[in-house]
Amino acid sequence: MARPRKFSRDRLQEAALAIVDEQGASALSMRVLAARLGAGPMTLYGHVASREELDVLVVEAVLSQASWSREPHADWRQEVREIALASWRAVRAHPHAIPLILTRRTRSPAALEAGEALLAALARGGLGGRRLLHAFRAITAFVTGFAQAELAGPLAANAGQTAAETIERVRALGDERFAQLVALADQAATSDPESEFLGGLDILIAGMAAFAEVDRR
Amino acid sequence: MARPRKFSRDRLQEAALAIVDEQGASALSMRVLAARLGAGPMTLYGHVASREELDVLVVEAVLSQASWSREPHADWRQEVREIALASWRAVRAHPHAIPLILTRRTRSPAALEAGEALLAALARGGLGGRRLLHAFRAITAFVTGFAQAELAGPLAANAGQTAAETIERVRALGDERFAQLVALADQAATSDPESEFLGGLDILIAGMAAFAEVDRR
DNA sequence: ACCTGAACACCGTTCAAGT
DNA sequence: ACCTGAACACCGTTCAAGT
Repeated sequence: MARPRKFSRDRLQEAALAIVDEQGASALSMRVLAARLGAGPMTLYGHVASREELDVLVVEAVLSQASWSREPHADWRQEVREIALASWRAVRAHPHAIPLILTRRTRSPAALEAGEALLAALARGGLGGRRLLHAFRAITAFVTGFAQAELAGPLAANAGQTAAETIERVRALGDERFAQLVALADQAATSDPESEFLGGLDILIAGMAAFAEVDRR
Repeated sequence: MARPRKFSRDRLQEAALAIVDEQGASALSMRVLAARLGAGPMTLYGHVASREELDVLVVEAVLSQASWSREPHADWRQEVREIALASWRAVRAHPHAIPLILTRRTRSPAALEAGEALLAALARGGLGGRRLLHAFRAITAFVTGFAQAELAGPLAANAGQTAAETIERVRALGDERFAQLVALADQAATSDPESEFLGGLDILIAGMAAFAEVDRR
């Protein structure tokens, strides 16, 4: 880790994300990135301490792209929806980066800002103490878990297709044992990721609102 | 992929999981696994088509260890809790395998069984159609996302410690901007993962119960 | 039929040398 | 002070040969 010259750290970060977007997470290597920047492999160690840091930079780049209206909304529910949706959309915009995001704990400023805003909205909804902790953990887990479900294919524009395949696989295992899953696959065939995300989120919000009311008494 | 002899596929799967448990996910390689089985690296291709399949076997091994009481429970809420908790506990029992679990979509029999049981419980709770789809996706996302949060350290027996570190890091960024996060870290310092898991799950269940009632009318 | 060593094209990183 | 090629110890997999 010395002082750089040939290219900036930002340029390195940008190039790393570009490689992941274009060729997938496994295509990112010190040698490939260096070549893209027109440098020898060892030059990267002027900006970065190890290979691992490349992945961290990519994750930061993706999460920093989450954007939502910063001013407090009249309805705390709507604000929670907007913040969660903004994070999820940022992740979905870079499907090849999802494995990297999932395998790291992020403490980047962008992630902290989203957390702080989410907590503020929940607090205005009447949650506090243990309940606030549980609500916060539940929403962040939900967003992360939904991103994980995206792993199969990059952005299933053909949600019907994918669901159809799932139906087939499940049917092959015998209708009897997995009857519920087969029925669910039919339901999913006419659905789409974003409405499922919002539908699931509304279940969480309804639960939080119910507890907030109980706690208030 | 030919017909095996020297050792069974089960033995290979067992050894792969052992390496991951003992030395971490990145220690698993064709060469290391083969050595552990007392064979040349190429011998593994008799049981497995590629390196990737090793990871799949490890994930299957972990998820197949989820166990819950199979007979339908009187209270559907309690049944949902038991199934979700069983999956989460199986994952937590193998912290080094978590990155592998997160970066793959699993369709192993064990995972399908858990899904089917979960759906059956939710259906008995009065959920159907779109609402059932959203509830199912929400719970599975929640469980996955909670497993992701475990990535930091293997099973934080020292939950207080970890939380204290987080407080420090957040404080270093300035109390003003991240006041809510600092307060949350204090709250988390006296909490533990399992009660947070159950607390978050209860928010989801409360939301589902509320919607089930609305839908019934 | 089953197993495997040598070889190939990669990888991250150390080290010593170039400017 | 900054950059980098050669070298080392790895990796997954092809291929041809061993029994």
